[in-house]
Amino acid sequence: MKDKMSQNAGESLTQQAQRAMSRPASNYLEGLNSEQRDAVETLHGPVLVLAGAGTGKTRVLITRIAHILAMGEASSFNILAVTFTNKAALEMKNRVGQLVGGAVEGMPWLGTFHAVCVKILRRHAELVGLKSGFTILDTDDQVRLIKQLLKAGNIDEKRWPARHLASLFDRWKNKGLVPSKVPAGEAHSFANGKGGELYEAYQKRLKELNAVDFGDILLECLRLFQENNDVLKEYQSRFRYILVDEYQDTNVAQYLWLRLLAQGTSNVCCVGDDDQSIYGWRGAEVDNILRFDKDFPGAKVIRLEQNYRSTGHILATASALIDNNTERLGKTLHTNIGEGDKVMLRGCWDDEEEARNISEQIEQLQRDKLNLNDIAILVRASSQMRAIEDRFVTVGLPYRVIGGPRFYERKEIKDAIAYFEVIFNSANDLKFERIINTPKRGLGEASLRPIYHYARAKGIPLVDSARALLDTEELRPAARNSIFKLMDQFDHWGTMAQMMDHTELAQIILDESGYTAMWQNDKSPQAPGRLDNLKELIRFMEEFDSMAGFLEHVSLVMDVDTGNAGERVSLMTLHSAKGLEFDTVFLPGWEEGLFPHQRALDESGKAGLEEERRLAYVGVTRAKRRSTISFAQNRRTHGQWQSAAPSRFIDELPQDHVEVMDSTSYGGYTQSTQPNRFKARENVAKDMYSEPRWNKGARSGKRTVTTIDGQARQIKKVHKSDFALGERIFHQKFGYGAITAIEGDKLTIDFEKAGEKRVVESFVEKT
DNA sequence: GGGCGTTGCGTTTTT
DNA sequence: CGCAACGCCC
Repeated sequence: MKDKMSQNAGESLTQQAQRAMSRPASNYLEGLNSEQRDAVETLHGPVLVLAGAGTGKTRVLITRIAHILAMGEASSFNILAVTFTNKAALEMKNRVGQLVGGAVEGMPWLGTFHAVCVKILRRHAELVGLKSGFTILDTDDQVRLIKQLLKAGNIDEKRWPARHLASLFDRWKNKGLVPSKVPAGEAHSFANGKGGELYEAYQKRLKELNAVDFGDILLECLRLFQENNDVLKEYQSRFRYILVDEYQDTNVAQYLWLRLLAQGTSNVCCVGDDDQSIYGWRGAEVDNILRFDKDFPGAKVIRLEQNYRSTGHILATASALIDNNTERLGKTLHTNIGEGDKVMLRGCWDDEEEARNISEQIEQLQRDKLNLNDIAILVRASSQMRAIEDRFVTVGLPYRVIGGPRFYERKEIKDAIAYFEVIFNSANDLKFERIINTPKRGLGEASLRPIYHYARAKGIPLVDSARALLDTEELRPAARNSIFKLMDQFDHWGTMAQMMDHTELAQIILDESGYTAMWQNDKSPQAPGRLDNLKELIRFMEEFDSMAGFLEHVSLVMDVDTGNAGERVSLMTLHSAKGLEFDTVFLPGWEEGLFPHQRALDESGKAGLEEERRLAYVGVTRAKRRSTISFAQNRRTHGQWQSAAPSRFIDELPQDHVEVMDSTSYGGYTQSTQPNRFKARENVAKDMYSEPRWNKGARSGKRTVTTIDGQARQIKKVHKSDFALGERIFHQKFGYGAITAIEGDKLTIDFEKAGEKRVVESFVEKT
């Protein structure tokens, strides 16, 4: 995305900083506490800023940059500042810009690890066996390539799935291991000892395709530095100040990369929180942050412990929880916001009741005029979302799911981009394979075989091979005709590309290729959404000057900011909540097996448990003022009803800071229609909590008829419906259906796919 | 080559 | 139980 910030042309960031400094009102150090100030002002030597949740970590980072510039210590292009996500990088750019006066282009080396490494690699591509215009493969491309290798090696794809090998490669790359360095034992663990060979073959194939996968971006950049001392020296002297965000998330390759660069300057500042390390399962090494002072001798460790986010009880609860971890550096957070409300704890009969309780509590907050945007529900696993979503749909509570499949990961977006990519870079075989038969052109495996064969024999891209075979009888007449038409279209679009705007061209390609029509003819409930996404893609492309610029952006930035308007409750996993904050946070599903997740315990033992506990810590510390933890005794998983004990984390909660709630009433709000059958176990949580080991006290209440649904609390006022009985409608979640009953603004709909559901009118669209 | 039925699997996710 | 991926059959 282009930065559309206003800029003062011709003025360097440093000059702007100095100008900003000279204005007395804009003293950027104002308002920092003494530790933050220390972290900003200790410019020389290695610094580890242990920044607890909500202690102003990002502020320190950006102020430090401003300070370096203002002191005239270095120019903006001498500062390397790396983050993990594009979101974090963008936020830093914007905030540095604001603080210093607006120039974002002035920080050329502020970006994600990957963005920075790509930039470096493009300059020195030949040194690692690539050409500067190399393409970046996404996971699909990667798997497609590996499948080909497995087939070529006659390896049973059933027993040795390509995805598994892909993750193995990834793990090696995360550790900074090139094929020759992979320990023999590990290399042999796949396909009876073929793992190592396959890795080598895969890397070789990538070079032939002039491509890198995500792991390579770091690995090859690391190799570039290791094998070319002059290049390394150049960057060592360039980067006089190094800043790293979320250091607890770095993997081995990133650590090695940083350490090499840091040998040029000792001015390394890493910011992170060992208590928030929750990505161990994808290669992050908590150990990197735990042994920082050994890796960087003479390191100064600064603890930020003043929390500006949460009230006392919330912070005390989080602290007590995380205190059960042994592998941590240790911090004591404090707040001066006040004690606030206690953390609430509620035991529920099952996940439906849990969802119902959450929705009722939210409705009460709504009556108290709390904005829905300030409320979040954080779950351990997305399977928990179903019950909650169902409930919200029933009562008409607007919500948004954060995370899930990201924009660029959607099939239709990947397909569209593959078309553009093939037009602009015809040598991109993997993208060509993706769209050759999408939409269906009668070009299946059999038809394509000669094309592959010829391409491999001649060492040419698939497109060229296809074109060449048009002059022969190799292909079946139908296939030949089909390919002829497609190649003709490719030529046509290639010509158009010279003459028109890239967005216009994109539209034409999607229409003429039949791709748009494919989804228009698709009757699945997702199809209209996919067409919308394609429109959104075209709209988004307008922000770029050219197709080439757009494609480069897309390969690295896997997400796009979907401006979600309207007041909505946020629903997301604990993982995607890291870094966010909300006034009120619900934490459902604290049950043994789910949270901590059984699999984390089985696969990683104590380390796994501690990571789960950090996840709990992250969850609790998202709340500014109110937090409700809950657990259900029964939950439907894989279609089976299963009962579970409350999480051990609940035992670890500090009693003085937690208040046990009744399950079915909240804040004096008790529905008069509440059936009495619930009274019997209303105090489940309360009783258990007072028992010695209260998680042992899970009593086997008998299963009652479950639902008291929204019907009891229907809005009685007369409501004129815009819909008619029998009318066909579309619903975002359930797809198409026909209206079978209307009561006020509640509709009962017989969905084609999802069966009969009661939904609220505002969620339904006319077709 | 495409459609349909069967089988297997089921935590978290960024670049 | 629900979905996705694969394989078989038309």
